Amino acid sequence: MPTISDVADRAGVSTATVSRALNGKSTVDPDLVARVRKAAEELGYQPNGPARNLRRQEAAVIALIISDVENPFFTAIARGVEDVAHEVGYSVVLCNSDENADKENRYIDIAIQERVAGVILSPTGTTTSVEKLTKRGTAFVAVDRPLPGQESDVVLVDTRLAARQATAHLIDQGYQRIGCITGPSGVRTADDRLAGYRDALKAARRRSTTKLVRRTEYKAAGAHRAAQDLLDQPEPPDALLVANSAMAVGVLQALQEHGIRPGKAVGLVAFDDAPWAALVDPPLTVVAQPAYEIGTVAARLLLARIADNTRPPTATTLGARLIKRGSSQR
Amino acid sequence: MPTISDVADRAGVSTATVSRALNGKSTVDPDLVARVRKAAEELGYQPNGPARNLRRQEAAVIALIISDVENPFFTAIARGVEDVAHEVGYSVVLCNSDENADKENRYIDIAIQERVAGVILSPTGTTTSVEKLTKRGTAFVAVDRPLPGQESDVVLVDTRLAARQATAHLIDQGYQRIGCITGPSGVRTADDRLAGYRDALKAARRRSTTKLVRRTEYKAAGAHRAAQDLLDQPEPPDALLVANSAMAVGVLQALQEHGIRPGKAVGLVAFDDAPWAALVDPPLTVVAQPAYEIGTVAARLLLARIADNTRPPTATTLGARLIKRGSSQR
DNA sequence: ACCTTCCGGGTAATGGATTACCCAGCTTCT
DNA sequence: AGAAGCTGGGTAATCCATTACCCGGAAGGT
Repeated sequence: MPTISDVADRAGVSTATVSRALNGKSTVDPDLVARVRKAAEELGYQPNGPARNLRRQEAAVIALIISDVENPFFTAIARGVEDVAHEVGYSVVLCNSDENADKENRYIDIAIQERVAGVILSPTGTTTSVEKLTKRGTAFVAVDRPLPGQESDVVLVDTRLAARQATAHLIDQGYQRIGCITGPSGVRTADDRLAGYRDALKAARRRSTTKLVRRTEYKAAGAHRAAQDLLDQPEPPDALLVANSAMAVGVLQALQEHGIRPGKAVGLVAFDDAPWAALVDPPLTVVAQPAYEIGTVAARLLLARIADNTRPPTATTLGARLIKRGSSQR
Repeated sequence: MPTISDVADRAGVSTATVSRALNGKSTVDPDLVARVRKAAEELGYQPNGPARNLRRQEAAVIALIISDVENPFFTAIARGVEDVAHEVGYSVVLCNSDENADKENRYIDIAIQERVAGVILSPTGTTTSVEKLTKRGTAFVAVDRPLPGQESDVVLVDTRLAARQATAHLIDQGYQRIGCITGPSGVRTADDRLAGYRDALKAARRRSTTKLVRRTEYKAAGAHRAAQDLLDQPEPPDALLVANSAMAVGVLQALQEHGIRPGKAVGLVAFDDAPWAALVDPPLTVVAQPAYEIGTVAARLLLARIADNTRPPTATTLGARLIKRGSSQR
């Protein structure tokens, strides 16, 4: 594996000149630049990243720690981050914390060890892990969920309001016993969606009862069990607010198994406008979150913070959009 | 940011001992290990990754370059790779090449520069980019698609056979004018699925015509246009083989817009058992590929090659499974 | 013509962890 | 008791790119 000195020898210059020529930081005679380029090319020289990062004390890399690679919401965020990062020459590495605080912690340790320029993460809940980042002065931005008690840059969706509007829509449509299947307690989006659901019931002077609420992990399997459970009750719900698209899959399955067609019998609104949402029968009413935009905004915030870590933390809240389709029409 | 010497000072030992104590490579007095651990803990010491990797000439990291983060097939592979890698203490960084040879190239350069231990990739087609890996002696494994003319470890699905079986199933069901919407020419899986489709037609002594075949990028939008186009022909197809789940979305949309319910009028089989496939109406017949397993197998192959780069290349071909549902029943 | 300034480019220090090499001290064997 | 062997741990070399510092020569000023 050729090193910078090999290039220097071949070009007949010093290593300093090679470095300067290749990085273009300082002015170097165009002839020399050409010679260096040629030598590097011929040797197939690739700079040694660790050596460079060691010296520079920072790598042009952003770590993106998301809680579920299989969730289209998070992969859309990833696209947004990537697009912005690439524009300015940063690379993005994607880490999957799997909604697991240990894994998240592990990836944060790795990010610190590798001296990445910054971290974007959807925190699993515990605030402890990011304290390390704060202590080291590593720039970071939280997405989708805030960090309890932490002053940090954060990009959120007004998910409580969105849940409220979605529930209000179900009320408008005449559904009476509206239930809610949301994520685990402690996960902020799950709590907020539940809170928004309750806000709407309260505003409509409806009693809310825990009998119609289920909490489970943000996955199809959990939601499937929860929906089964709700539907098997003596007084089953006639509508459901479902907190993400993976859960919607589980709920739709359960309805299918009960021979219930969404819409008339059981109204349905789910979070996240999955690509297939309009294809099921009837088409699924959804709360579309601006995932890609979350990614771009977060990346820009992070870059700003990398440039200046003293700037005051910014909280950006983006709106969600209710897309009314057949599954919530009586 | 504390360094190893800070830890050494605090524990009253040399840096060599700290390194040995923390990495457990050589025997160190248990008392000293405890003292070192304590000192490291108190200082919040995190080893400097670049320095370590520089010295070790390799990072315990696997780069996984996939062609589409938003495709569940690839994210499932990612899970498989991750699970195996984590067991043995490797980290996985996910890179999204977006079916774009330039991006793939760029990520390969980065992987080389960062001296990752190995690379798993779904090649976009051009063989040139991986030559660099071969030249450097960086271990790598191709997944989903082979590398033309390259002897390398590779994990594939027998997608040609699967396409043939899927098409044969459509023939069995009595469909007459079976069409095919597949990926771009040059992408091996796309070519293979088309070849399998033709194999089946030939075996059934049907004439195959290019009028019923469309090629487009592996995305919903392209497939949507392709399906529109096919359906608007004077003699439209009465069945379609669709080469992945994103494309299936586009095709289902087009059918919806034409007011055609899949199944009776137009039989449908798509590759990839997406979570929603059973939820559309009628449920979608699919070719389920063992994506997670591809990931685990690829990771194990890569680890074996990292350990011994002289071992002969292995090609693993996994089978796919046709799941018959309503969309292919007359 | 001489002095100052500027600029391109070389020399060598630097970043931090790992590890080859060496040494001190203890065990064990003759 | 002396030699040989072993073991735990310290010293310093090493990995490689970047960059502070310095120097020689050219340009410009008086």
